[in-house]
Amino acid sequence: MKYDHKPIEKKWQEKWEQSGVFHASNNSDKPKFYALVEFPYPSGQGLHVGHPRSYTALDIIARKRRMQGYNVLYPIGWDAFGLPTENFAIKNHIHPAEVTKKNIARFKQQLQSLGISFDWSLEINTTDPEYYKWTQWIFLQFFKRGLAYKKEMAVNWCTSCKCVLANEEVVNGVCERCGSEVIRKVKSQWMLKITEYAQRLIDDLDLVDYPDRVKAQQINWIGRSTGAEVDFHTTTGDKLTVYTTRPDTLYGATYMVVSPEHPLLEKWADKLRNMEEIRAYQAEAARKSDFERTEVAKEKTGVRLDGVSAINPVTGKEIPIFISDYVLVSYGTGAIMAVPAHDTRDWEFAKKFGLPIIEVVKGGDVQKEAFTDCATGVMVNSGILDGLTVEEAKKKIIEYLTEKGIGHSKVNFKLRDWVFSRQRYWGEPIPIVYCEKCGYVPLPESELPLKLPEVKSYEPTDNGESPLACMTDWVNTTCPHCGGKAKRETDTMPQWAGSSWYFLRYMDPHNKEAFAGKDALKYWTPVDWYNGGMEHTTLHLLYSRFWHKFLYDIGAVPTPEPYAKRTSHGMILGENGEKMSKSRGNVVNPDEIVDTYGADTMRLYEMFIGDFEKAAPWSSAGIKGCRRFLERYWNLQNILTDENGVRKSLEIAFNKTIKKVGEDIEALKFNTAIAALMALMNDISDVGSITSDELKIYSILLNPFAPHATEEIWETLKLGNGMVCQQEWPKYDEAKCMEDTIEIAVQVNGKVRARLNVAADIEKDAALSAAKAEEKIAAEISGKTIVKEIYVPGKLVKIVAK
RNA sequence: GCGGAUAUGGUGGAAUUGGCAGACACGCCAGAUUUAGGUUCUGGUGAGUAACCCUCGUGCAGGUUCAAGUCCUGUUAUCCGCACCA
Repeated sequence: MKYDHKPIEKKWQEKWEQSGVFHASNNSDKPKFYALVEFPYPSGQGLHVGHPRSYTALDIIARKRRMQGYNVLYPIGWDAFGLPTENFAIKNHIHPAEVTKKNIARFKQQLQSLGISFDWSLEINTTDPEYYKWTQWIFLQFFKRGLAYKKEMAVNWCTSCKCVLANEEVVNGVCERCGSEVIRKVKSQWMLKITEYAQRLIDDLDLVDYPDRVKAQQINWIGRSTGAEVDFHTTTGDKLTVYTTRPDTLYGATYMVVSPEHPLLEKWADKLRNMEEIRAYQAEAARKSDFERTEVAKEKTGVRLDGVSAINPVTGKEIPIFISDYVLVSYGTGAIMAVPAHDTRDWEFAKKFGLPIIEVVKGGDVQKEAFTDCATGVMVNSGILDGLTVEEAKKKIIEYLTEKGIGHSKVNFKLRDWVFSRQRYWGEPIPIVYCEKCGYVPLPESELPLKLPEVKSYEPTDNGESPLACMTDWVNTTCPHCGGKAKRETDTMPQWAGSSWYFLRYMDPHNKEAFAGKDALKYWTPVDWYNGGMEHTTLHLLYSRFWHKFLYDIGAVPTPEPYAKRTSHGMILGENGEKMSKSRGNVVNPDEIVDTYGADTMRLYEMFIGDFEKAAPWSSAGIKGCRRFLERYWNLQNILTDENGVRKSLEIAFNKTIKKVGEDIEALKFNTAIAALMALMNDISDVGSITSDELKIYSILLNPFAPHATEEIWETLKLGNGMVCQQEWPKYDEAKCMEDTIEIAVQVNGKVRARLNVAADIEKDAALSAAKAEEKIAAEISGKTIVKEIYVPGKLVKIVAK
């Protein structure tokens, strides 16, 4: 019989759905296992071949866990708010909800065709009011505890479209749509105080099992640094406070730099004789992003403040103040003391503007380049600090500054608070009203969800407000507090909001009283294994850890961390090795692959393509090898014998493979697990027949990778009761995983000169004498003195001779 | 620029703690079957070499070691993220 994937795959997908074999149980005696993949954004392009890589990987783990006796929760849903849907809606005058509905239907059909064992009864959708009711509820809890606040923040503003743009919509400083200039404009925005959790987000990484590179990236993103704040007096009498990680170099501070947005500049406007020049520079800086501004490679620019200068608090010298865009208003105090001798950026700036460079740490030639090494230098030209090491000097200067009341030690984080407002339609409305008398007032929880009203146009308004601002009926409301006139907040939440807590909703998605019931939360939290992309490490992963910690603090969830274990997959690139994208024309459509080769082949190939954690290019030639392998599996039914059990000739091969496949799956080494199954297939081919017991084991091992074909063979040949996915995962005998005799290499002076067949458990002495008995080896070492003899058990014997 | 990662045959990749480089596939070559082609099966396939039991070989340059793809130093290239893309 020919392997015809189409009817088989359809049949089993229906059977699984009807039987509910993959449904999680909320009351079970079995141990629980919660497997999670990042839920997709249902884009108009449909499923991408990249999506199934992660879904198949955790599907394999979920299926294996079920066979190992776990009660598995493996859910899926839709992260459906977002800019592309909104832009499509604007362009085509369709309600974004309609667009979303259509896209979800397509995605769902595509995902189901892959035979992934999701529990579809738990499907969620972030744009469903029953879902975003709880996103809004969580926001209100933030607000009530002072962690949501309003702040003036710069946004990208297209001068022609007159609307706020996402960073992605700004390409090379101009608007993606109209090509006009984009500037940074200040708007009042809702913020979430993630910085309050900065330290805990670092510390609690000790509680979780994440790859080191993920932890390192989060730690660096949070960017904790220890330094000092120091007050400089200025000639206006105002105090100018700086943050520095190198307070030890204070004696070398020969000028100061403030960011172009620094508030003191406005205060000093009438004292500054070159205000026009300063204004021009500010306007210039407003055009650039922080990213462009901090680029070191570019030429430093700046303007000296004419009319105001500062006094170095330890040397008493008057020093100039500049504005320059390499100083960011968002980090530290928005002002720095510049020590050109020991900071590269300051050094470049000083060279350009001819400022004095004073060496305060000995060890380099500061006229040639900045000397930034903290480990070896000794303080010089530094009054009370002379002769100390950098570390000692840091301590002493902070003590001195604290005593004098002009400075203190300070921990700073690069992490900034989360800008939580979007001037867009397609997002969760922020459930706050503004009352002239009472200020910002939260909506009562009983009024949630605050639904998105129907609007005529989804385009942001001319003044940069969300389209909701035009809905005067909706905007004008009464204050829940005093009953007076009030206006609703018209900004919406960012897409990150809904995805910050979605894994909690899966536990109890139909609950009307809470985001999830206490029992369900207690049973399922935390997620046991969460797989996603590296690109989500610093935003989504950090945001959701932050939300979870907050929910933990208010007693709403039982654990301090949401995810016990995190792993990440590499991207699937186009056949040309570049990122798959429509514009590059290298997109592979999963529907075509499933149609031509079948879901099992697709799954197998995506797992075999390479190291799961690394990027790998798609190969339309490579996929054929996987199809061929499945056909060989299918044809095993033609060589079935009447013999029983696992035969002696295949016993070791089977035991080894059971061990390897099990271990490799756990280690995400799917490619080598499949290689092991292929090697076992070759062994079976060599034997020329297979017993039903052998085929049983083989089918169970292969089932997580190729669920449809294995179920069909199982049923056709009546290999056992129930479905393959309900069988017990096979066990192996450690003693039967190794051959009795093995081949080891014999090296003389690093070169392999012979190979020996020896007993697997041979001792060093026996191995060495066996080696020396070899003619070739004897010839190699004759007349030489043996310097060293090494035996690596099971691998090699080595003789070093002179 | 900052942070994180990667580099192995013609291709994708494999290689516990440093211990036989190239598992398993793809492709290619030869043969067999069938033959219209494809499929299937068998054998071969890192490079050099007439050939080997020889020599070279894991981005590049050094180093440590009996032994380095693996460890150390430097360097180059590529990829991911950089806060309103998801």
